[in-house]
Parts: sequence; structure tokens; C-alpha cells
Amino acid sequence: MKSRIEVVLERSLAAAREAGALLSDSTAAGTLEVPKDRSHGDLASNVALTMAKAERKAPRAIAEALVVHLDDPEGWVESADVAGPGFLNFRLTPRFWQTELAELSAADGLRVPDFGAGRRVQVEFVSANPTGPLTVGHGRNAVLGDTIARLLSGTGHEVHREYYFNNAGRQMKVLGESVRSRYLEEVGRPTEFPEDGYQGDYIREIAHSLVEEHADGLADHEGTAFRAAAEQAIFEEIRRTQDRLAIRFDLYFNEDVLYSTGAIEKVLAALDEKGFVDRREGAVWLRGEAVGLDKDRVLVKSSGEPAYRLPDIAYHENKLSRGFDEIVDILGADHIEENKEVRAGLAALGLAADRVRPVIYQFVTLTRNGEQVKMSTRRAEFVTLDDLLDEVGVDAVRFFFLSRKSDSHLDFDLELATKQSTDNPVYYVQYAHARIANLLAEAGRQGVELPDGAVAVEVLAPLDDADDFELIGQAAAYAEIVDLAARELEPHRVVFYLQDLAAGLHRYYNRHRILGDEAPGRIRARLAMLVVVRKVLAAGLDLLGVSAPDRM
RNA sequence: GCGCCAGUAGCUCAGGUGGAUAGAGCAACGGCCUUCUAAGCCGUAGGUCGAAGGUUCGAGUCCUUCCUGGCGCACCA
Repeated sequence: MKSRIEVVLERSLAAAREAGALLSDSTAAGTLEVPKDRSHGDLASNVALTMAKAERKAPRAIAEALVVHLDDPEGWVESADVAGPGFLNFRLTPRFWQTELAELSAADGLRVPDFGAGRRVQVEFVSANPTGPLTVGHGRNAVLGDTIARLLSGTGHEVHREYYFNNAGRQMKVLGESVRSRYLEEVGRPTEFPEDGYQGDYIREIAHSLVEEHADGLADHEGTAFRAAAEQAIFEEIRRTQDRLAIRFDLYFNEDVLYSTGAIEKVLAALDEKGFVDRREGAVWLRGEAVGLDKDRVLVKSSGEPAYRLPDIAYHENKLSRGFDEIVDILGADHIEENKEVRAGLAALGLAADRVRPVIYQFVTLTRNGEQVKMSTRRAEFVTLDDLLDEVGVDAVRFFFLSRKSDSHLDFDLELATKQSTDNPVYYVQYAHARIANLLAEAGRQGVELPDGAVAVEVLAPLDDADDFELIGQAAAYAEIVDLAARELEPHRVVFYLQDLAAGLHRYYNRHRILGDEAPGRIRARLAMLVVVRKVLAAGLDLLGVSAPDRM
């Protein structure tokens, strides 16, 4: 929407230079934006302010010169005024807005610039250890990662979604022992529950199903048999939860592959060869000073087992070797240091560590009845993501998780979320969509000819109200918002945009009785406009993975 | 002690690379349905943008130093 006026601005600057009103070598690096206060016009530019120094002239004088030399052959600008310290405020013509809307109504009218064309991006998210059901915290990760993947796909990237399945570590061993203990308990054998074992009911359930299947036939088995059963059961549950959220992965990457293929040893050998490794106290250390970390870190424990960060480096080495241009890691705040170590390790190996782009999200705190609920998988004090989905619903959960920037803590008040779920902003946006759908249906019943597909500017000529133009302007901002959200990996921008657009629609809907208009041409033009607004709402909600219902 | 993130209305939060009188939702108060969905709209009230300095035409935004909260700083993942 800005591009037309940017052209006018460029032409006017050139004209002013030619006329000697401006120094010819000065560069204009101003911004063009929709002013917060609409009384300032439809678009405002601060070029005059940014040029003031180079021009050695008062900003207002520069702005005046631009108004005098305004070059607008297409007739987009209704008026250009100098305001405040030197802002240039443009009011645009009906023709401008009608043209804008006509373009939006075209089949590819909402197309977002394909800045990712030809780029392969991997998004790694969730990656929860299969030691228990997904928690509310995992939910934030899942929804954030999935939506970032959608944003990247929507901007032309070739996206690969991956779940790093951490099935090789000590925690899995503890998991197996926990199940074994519950199993022995149930078949009446003496047992001692592991001190750091997983205490959740789901462990008992897994043990119980093993008793049903094998009676006490497994009593003399080692933990590994139990571990495999637990891993499978929990993994299936994780997948079920993801299905509810419509989240799919292209690949579940198993950590143990890194062991079986020798990738871990190779990475260690390479680091060693380059002199980044130290051996002392029976362990193998990554030399912090040499790789840009503040302290040394253990790569291989004195027990001979790799510490978690070594397979993690090997995993990222594997990712890079698959030729991705960018690797997005969705990580909780507690993993930021680890990611730094991984990138330092990659850089030390001479690999493109700068292709790894972490998206850090702060923790979700959960409150119930005004009290904070502590979440810990191990102590079984958690609310599962499934519970949350049961209580609040998929659309509301997704929308809520996305409605804060990832850097902010997210406070999920369960009482509020359940009790006031109808106040959830997601319904506000969906309602705007349903309202338009309903209006179009009513128009159909009244025999009004409905616009279908691309609409010609001539058809839109009856649009003459400032409210019409404002709504068109809001709808036209879609591509720019999505573009920014995708570049910055910030889905919350889409959420806030949709809320603004929905507010604009509701306001418009209350002020104008569309079907009651005495001019049939204007009814058709306005319906065409609302068809576009509905299209934008549906596209935006789809990016968030939220449904756009026709009836509510 | 060190590092990262946050601190904006009573509550939950928005405020690209500095722009005009700092916004939204919820909560509060007052209005609007015989007419396309009131899950909506309109209005009122609510702020020393954690504090103090600094940078400049201009700072919620950038710099410095503090204060408060969260998360890290394991031979746990």
C-alpha cells in the first residue's frame, strides 16, 4: 500500500532537487507509515526530519518544498500537508483506496513477498524427552514452532519440521527403572522406587498395562525392557497430543543414531585435532577460552558417557550437513546457554554456526485460584497440555500461546482461561469472520449479486466513506505484517494485527447497515470489500493454525 | 557474584532499525438491539513507561549505573 506513495515521494524529491529547492546530493532515508492518530492523514512521512541535517535547513522548509514540487501524475494524493516539526501528511484519494481494494480482491491479492524463495529452512521444535506427557510449557514450544514454520512456508521458504528425539540419555534409564519398580510393586515383588524416579500416575498406568499383558512374566527383566515399553507408550501419547494441535513433523530424529553412526566420535575427534579439547580429572573438556565461552565444559564424563552437549553439537553438525540455509531452534529459556555452547562448538569446527537461529521463549507460569502451580515432570506436579486442551479448546490455546512475544513470560491463569473462555480474544477475531460470512449469506437470500473473485475498480467506485477507506487500509496491511512476522520469527505480530482488523470490522459493522443502503451499487461495492476482509481474516487465522468458522 | 530475559493503566500485555497528544483486551462506571449475529459497538475513568543520569531537533525505544522478578551459571538433559 505504501509503494504507490513511495513513488510519489521519490518523484517529488527529484523534482525539488531539479528545481534547486534541495541539495542534489542529499539522500532521503525517511519512513512512510500509517500515523497512530488518523487525524494526521492516511500516511505520514518523516523524510524532511531525517534530511534536515544534510540539507542544513529547517525540516518544515524541506517539507514545504516537497509539497510545492509534489509529483503525483496518477492522482493518488488528495492532499499533502506539513505538520508538527516537519511531518508530511498525505490524505489519499478515493481512487487510491478503490485501486488498493481491487488489487486485494485478486486471486493472489494477499500474496506476501517470497523473501524465502529458494531457501531451505529447518525448524526444530518440541523435542521433549519422552519421559512424560507434554506439559503446558511444551505447548508453548509446540505452537510457537509450528506457527513459525507456517510463517516461513507462507513466505516462500522450503520448510523442514523436525523433532529431536532425545532417547539416549540417563533420563531414559531412570524412566525404565521407574516403570520397572511400579511393575514389581503391582505384581507383589519387593522393590525400591528410584530416588530420582518419575512419580507420575502415567508411570503406574504403563506398568499396569504391562501387568495386563504379561502378568508377572517380566519380573526378572532388566530396566531396558521397561524403558522400551515406556518410551513407546509415552511417545504415542505425545503424538496424539500433537495431532490435536494439528502439528506434524517431517522427521523425528533419534539421538541414538548419532551414537550408532559414529557421528559423536567424529565430532569429538575433530575438536580434539583442532586443539579445542582438554583432558583432566578423567573427563574430556571443551576449552571455553579457545572457543569463546566463559568456562570449560565437559564433553565426555569420567564415566565415559558423552555429556548432553556433545551429541547436541553432533546433531547440529548433522543438520548443517543436510544443506539447510537456516536452522531455527525453538528453545525454552533454560536452554539458551546450551545453544550458545553448540554454536561455539560448530564455529570451532569451522562450520556455519551463524545459520543456527535460536528462538528463545520464557517460561509459562501457571496459576490456579491465584496460586502458582509448580510444574515438574518428575514430581508429577504438572498440568498436561492435554488437560489444557480439554479445558480451553485448541483454537484458544493456540491463540493464547501466540499472543505474547516469546521473550515475555506467559502467565496462564487456568481459572480465568476456563471460566472466561468466551472472553478470549480468539473469539473476537473468529466472530468478525463469522459475521461477514453471515452477512454474505443474508445478502444471498435477499437476491443480491455477490462479488466473486477479482473485482474491477469501476465496481468499487461507489465506496466514498472515510470508514470504507480505513477498513481497506487495515486489510491492505496484511502482507507487510506477515512479512515482518516471518522475518523476525514473531508470530505475535499477526495475532495483534488480526485483533486490530477484527476491531475495525466490528466498528464498521455497527456503524453501517450495509444491506439497507438505498444505492445497490454501493451494497455490491461494500460486500466486495467485506469479502476481502473475510479473506484476510481467514488467511491470518490459518497462519496461526486457528479455525475461521462461518457460524458461531 | 557472573550471563540472558523481563519491568508500560487495577490485571494481562502490544508498542521494526528513535518521531506528533503512549495503545488494546479484561476489570470499573454510563449508554446502544421491532432492522445484516449484542461472542458486538459508543462513551467515561484509569500512566512520573522500575529509578537516576546521558546521547539529540526529538527517547517507552539508544548508552551507563542502580533496583526488582524469572531463567541459567552440574562430569542432569
